[in-house]
Amino acid sequence: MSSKPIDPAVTAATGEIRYNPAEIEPRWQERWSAEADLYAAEPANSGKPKYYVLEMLPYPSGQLHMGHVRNYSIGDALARYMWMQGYNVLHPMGWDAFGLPAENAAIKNNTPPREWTLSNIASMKRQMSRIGFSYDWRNEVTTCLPDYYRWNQWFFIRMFERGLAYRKKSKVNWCPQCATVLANEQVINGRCWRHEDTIVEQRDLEQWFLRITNYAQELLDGLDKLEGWPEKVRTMQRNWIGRSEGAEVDFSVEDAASAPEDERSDRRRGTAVLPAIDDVKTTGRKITVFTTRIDTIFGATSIQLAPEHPLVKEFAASDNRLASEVESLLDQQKKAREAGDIGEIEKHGVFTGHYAINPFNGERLPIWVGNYILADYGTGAIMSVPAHDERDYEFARKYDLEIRVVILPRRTEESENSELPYTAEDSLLINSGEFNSLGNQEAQQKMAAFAEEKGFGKATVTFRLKDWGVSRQRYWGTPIPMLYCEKDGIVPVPDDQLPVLLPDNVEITQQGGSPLGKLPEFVNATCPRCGGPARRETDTMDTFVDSSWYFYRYTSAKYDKGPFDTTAAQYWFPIDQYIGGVEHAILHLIYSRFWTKVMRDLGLIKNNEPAERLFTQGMVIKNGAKMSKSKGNVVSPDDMIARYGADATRMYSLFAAPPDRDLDWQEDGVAGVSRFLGKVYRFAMKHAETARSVTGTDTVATNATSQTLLRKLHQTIGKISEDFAGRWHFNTSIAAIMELVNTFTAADAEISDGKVPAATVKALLENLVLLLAPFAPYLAFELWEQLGQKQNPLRTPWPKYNEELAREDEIEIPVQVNGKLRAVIKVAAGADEDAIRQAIKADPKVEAALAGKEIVKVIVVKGKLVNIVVKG
RNA sequence: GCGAAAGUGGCGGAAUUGGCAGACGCACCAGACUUAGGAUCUGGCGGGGCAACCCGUGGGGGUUCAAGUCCCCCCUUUCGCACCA
Repeated sequence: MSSKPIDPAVTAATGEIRYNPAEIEPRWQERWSAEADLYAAEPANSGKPKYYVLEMLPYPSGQLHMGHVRNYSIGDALARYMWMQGYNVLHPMGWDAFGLPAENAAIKNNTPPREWTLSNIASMKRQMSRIGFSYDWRNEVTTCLPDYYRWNQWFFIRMFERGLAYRKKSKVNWCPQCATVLANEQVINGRCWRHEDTIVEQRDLEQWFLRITNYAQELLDGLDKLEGWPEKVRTMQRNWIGRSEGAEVDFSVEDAASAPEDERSDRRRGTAVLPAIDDVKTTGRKITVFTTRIDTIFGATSIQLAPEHPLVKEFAASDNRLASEVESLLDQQKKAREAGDIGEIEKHGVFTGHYAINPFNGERLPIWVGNYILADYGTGAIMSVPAHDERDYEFARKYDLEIRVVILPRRTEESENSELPYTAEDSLLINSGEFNSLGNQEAQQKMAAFAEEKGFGKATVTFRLKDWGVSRQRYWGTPIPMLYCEKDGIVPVPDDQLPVLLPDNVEITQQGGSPLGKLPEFVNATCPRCGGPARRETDTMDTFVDSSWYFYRYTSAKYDKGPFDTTAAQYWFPIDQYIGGVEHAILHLIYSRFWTKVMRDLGLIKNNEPAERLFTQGMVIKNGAKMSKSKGNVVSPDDMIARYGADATRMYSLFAAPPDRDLDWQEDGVAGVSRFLGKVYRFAMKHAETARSVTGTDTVATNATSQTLLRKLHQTIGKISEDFAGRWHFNTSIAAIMELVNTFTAADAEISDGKVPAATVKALLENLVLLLAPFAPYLAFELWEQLGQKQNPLRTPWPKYNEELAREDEIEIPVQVNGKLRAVIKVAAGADEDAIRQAIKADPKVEAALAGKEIVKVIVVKGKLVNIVVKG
């Protein structure tokens, strides 16, 4: 930053000053690129307080879209502001570079995924530089490169060693479009998160899982302490984790042969609860049900099994009619799930012909199969209590099952209103043997304890959260570093053989399973234990693994002795401010929290949570819809920059709406911001010479004009500082700068006439430029230099708010009569009530409004308003 | 169905604690400079009267000297959850 000010914007012929971002911005971009350390974070021992501001890293599609521009403009403004506040700021950027689009592009264009991805990264990086984001590129992270993904593998092995990564065969979500498995978190209403129109199928496959459920309770508890996170995100995560407290109770299954003959009719219909018989024989099999309402167990009148419950298969094996009915129940359930309205499914069921024994009272309950019972929640089996559960009630009414009341409202006057099903928590037990007249809370505890004591049940907690399935039958991802040896079984690749490199010469198709499986030289390996032949795992990892810890790598991206330098990470963490879209509220943000806890338990870090504060910005929409190719309403950042400049584009993205709300893109608005920047530029350039003519600044108001200008300046400084510290309503920050500039230009003639001292002009201009620096960096750097400054404006302290200078000495007070505005009077700023009353009396408008009326009351709100209450 | 957020001019949006509704910007209108410039400057811009005044923040009611803001009921939109036992 040392070349002398040039002034190409003043045309020699006319003397007209013209704002030309197309000239200014590329010139500065070049200078910034040449200064590698311009935005570099300082080491831990710099003595400054640290501030880690992070924006969610993009997938390198090749094109930055407006959502990115908005996200990064928010983070960039914050980073710049914090620099000026004297913080040591870490503001990094990277690339979430593995993933399916690269494979699709490879098939379409016959380009290797690696090449396609790296060239996309290069062009997006160019775009980011063109917009002028203040990233510390020394710590760039690209997840598809071996120096990054080897640590995915390293983490995977650490998790395997601790039992946190395991392999099992299970029902998994399969997206036929992606031709791979999806995690539960990637299935939205039965559809793929990437392909809204594609229904996810269920397949039985051997898969690797990460035991996120080990941390379910901690992930839930931690949410209470994440006060810097939006309540909405915390609620979504709470729902996703879905903790519910209850009990498991074992019902033993009665031996079919032991039922007396005379029960045949009931048996066929399955509608009767039968009394205990002394010599009932049970088969030794049992059905474990999960219930949150063990207090209502005496009201159970049937057992309901999920169609996929193992016992159902057993029953159906010898009963063709049952088998076919179960088949159709399962089908209904699947269809409802795929349609995304499992909640609206019409309940159907079938009696199995078998009975189970209620361990609390020995009653024999018919065992049914219900299409509304889910195999993958709880135990896949419930006790049905029609009197006290809406779903069971509906089912029982339909199939004419017994409805038995076992709880009543605590207060008798409510009894009449307690229509069935009665589900209130605050109730008393009846018809429940020795537990009668207990309050239901107390009953839940006692009954669970009783079950445990007798060995047929226990209090338990169930989570909706399932383990994270991370295997993907795709090519472009981190190879899972595992070997299968006939002798030694599953063996991890030894650390000193990492990384397991992703081979380049792979033929990519969307069929036939993992592409890596077709490469014998990849698959065939040697077992590190026995030296015999071993088969290499050919699945790759879910790309959400990559993004679960990338922000730690930013603290030391070139480190090669571990995933990151723990000293650096411990200095920078937790992230002070994370910024991104709310669409990652569950997926990325829950995985990241999980990964952080695992890393803590590995002793790598000390923080329990990755980010102290989270901000979720709104979407960029146009004509009422999210920008998308299919809607044809995409606005390209490149176009905007070409037309109006990067400063105008990013500043508009902050000005058009508060950052947390959706933003409606209107190109005329960008033009408006560009005009405003032009106004700033012309004004500053016009008076730059005056500013350069003096060395020091002067902020003493020597006359009314200087006072007015300095006052407005300090009011603006106060307002913007508050916005950064608080609500982040940068739209009003920018509006305040516009007001400030309007005040300045209104005094243009007086400034030109020398009525404002040069040192004051200098102070006004310099402060204006500094206020603009977080929002319009190109213009700020340009003008800063034009004003004769040499140092980096970002290392210049943020303007200091001066309350004295900001204070108005005369204020306007609205005067209402009966709540209606009748006059506005001017009084001295500190005026007391008497002075205000005097001023009101003297005002002719007030007098007119009061004529002939009797004054009932006068309310004086000091410094704000006066209301005179009259009658007549 | 449950939960959350939102509803203010032609448009994007201001009004942080109840205190002048519409800051700032866009669009539009008029004028100035000039004249082919998508430039700049000045003024106007919620509705009705075109004056004094009246009406106006999704609708209806209430509290208050005073309500966009607080309370009750209702409507609409967006988002999240939804047989989770």
